Amino acid sequence: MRLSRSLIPTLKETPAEAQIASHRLMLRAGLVRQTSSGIYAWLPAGWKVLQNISRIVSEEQANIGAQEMLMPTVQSSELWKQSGRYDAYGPEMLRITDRHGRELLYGPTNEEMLTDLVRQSIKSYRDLPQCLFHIQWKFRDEVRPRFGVMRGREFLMKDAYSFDLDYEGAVVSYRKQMLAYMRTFQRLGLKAIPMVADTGPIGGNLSHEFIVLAPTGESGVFYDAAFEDIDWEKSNFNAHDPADLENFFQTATGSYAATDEKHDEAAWAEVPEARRREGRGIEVGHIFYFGTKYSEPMGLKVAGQDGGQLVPHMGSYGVGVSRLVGAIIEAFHDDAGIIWPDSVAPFPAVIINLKPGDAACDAMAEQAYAAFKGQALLDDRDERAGAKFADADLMGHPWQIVVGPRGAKTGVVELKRRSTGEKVEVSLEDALARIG
RNA sequence: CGGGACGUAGCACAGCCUGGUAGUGCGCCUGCUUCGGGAGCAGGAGGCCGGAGGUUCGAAUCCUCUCGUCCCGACCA
Repeated sequence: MRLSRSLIPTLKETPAEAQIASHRLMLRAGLVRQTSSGIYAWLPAGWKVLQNISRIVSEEQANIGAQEMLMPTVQSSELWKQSGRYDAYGPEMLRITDRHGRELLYGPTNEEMLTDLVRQSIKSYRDLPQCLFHIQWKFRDEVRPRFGVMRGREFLMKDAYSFDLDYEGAVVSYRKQMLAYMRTFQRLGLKAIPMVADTGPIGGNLSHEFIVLAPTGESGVFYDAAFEDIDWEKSNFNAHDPADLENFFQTATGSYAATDEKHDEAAWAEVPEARRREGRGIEVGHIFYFGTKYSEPMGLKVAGQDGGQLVPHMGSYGVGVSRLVGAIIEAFHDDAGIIWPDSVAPFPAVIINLKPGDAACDAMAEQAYAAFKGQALLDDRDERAGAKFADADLMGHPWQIVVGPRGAKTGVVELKRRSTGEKVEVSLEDALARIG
């Protein structure tokens, strides 16, 4: 994209409503604009980030065999009455009435809908297990939206649902999702720790929250430093090998980790003092096993091997995709602005033409821009150098390729790595090669 | 849902107490100078002061209602 032709409205000053770093920076970097309390429009650069995150989430879901689909945002109240949640969900559910007086709702989640879709088509144990997911906008009428996109009312969520024959199968599905989550957060550049969460009436230990460490996080966290030593990139767990999956689960949940609500002083005292870590964190994912909570009341049954009827065991698995944008910025920013991890950056690089109109600069900048096949951002604005540098740092592009009149003559650009601040003068070819 | 604030130009704010017809900085437009870390000078555009009633000769300012937004707390991806 050419910045001169783009709607990426950066701000020098911080809008008054933004209290935390990510909210401030998302507004200042021109990623989003608020349209109502807790509801945001995603401007071009912000939308690219959201898509990049979605793609990674989606790929890791596919890696464990989950199938992507898309369910509607608007749902009928009928199914929710079957599950008993139409009343139970309360005022957080946005209820709508259509012109015929039918009760509709803007979906806060999709257990009922998918259970219905599955019961229509799945009749035999041979068809299980199944795991399906979609990435779709949700609406929860939060009492108090805040922190920008981190606690919005409308938000983008990946929600997956597993259907297994029995508890043992459901546990396997659960662990696969956990593995997919660890890989997903890893690829996003985040250090996310699974922490035991409340399971509600179902009991057991099959609910985990995934907490990203960030100093501005909402919950306090306590964890054993042993977790930090796990090299997820090298540990190549195979989701489809039972022993591997078991090994993974023990690795991921084997050491102490809890949010302040579930913190257990007795267990904490057993962690060697040198390994105790305290901090703050943001919940970016939550996974549940809930047995037959929906399959039972909604009448999802399959024929078993012996001809009898079985009620499938289910689980659901959520990732707050739009919240992740905020969480990533909370984890990666400095005084000058955002520092995007390469995997989610809206543009892999910005090419800063310091002197638009100068033949040599224009030629070199265009050459660099062409090398990215339109994926990079070209700052071709007629602005002063300082403004361009400041905006580039603010927007957080992983790489800055600076084309100036000095270097344009000798075929040299300045290549800056946003994360380290390191600058080198190299040929354009070298710069492109380093960016890869 | 309890508690507390605030709505004045694209952004940040002053003016309100003590009514007299709207201002500052940044941003935006034009010109000249400048030009590798948010330039200087000169000129200019942009606001029915959130909305509706009321009081008054006169309301951004006082009163009532209303809509919107934010903050603290309890709840959630």
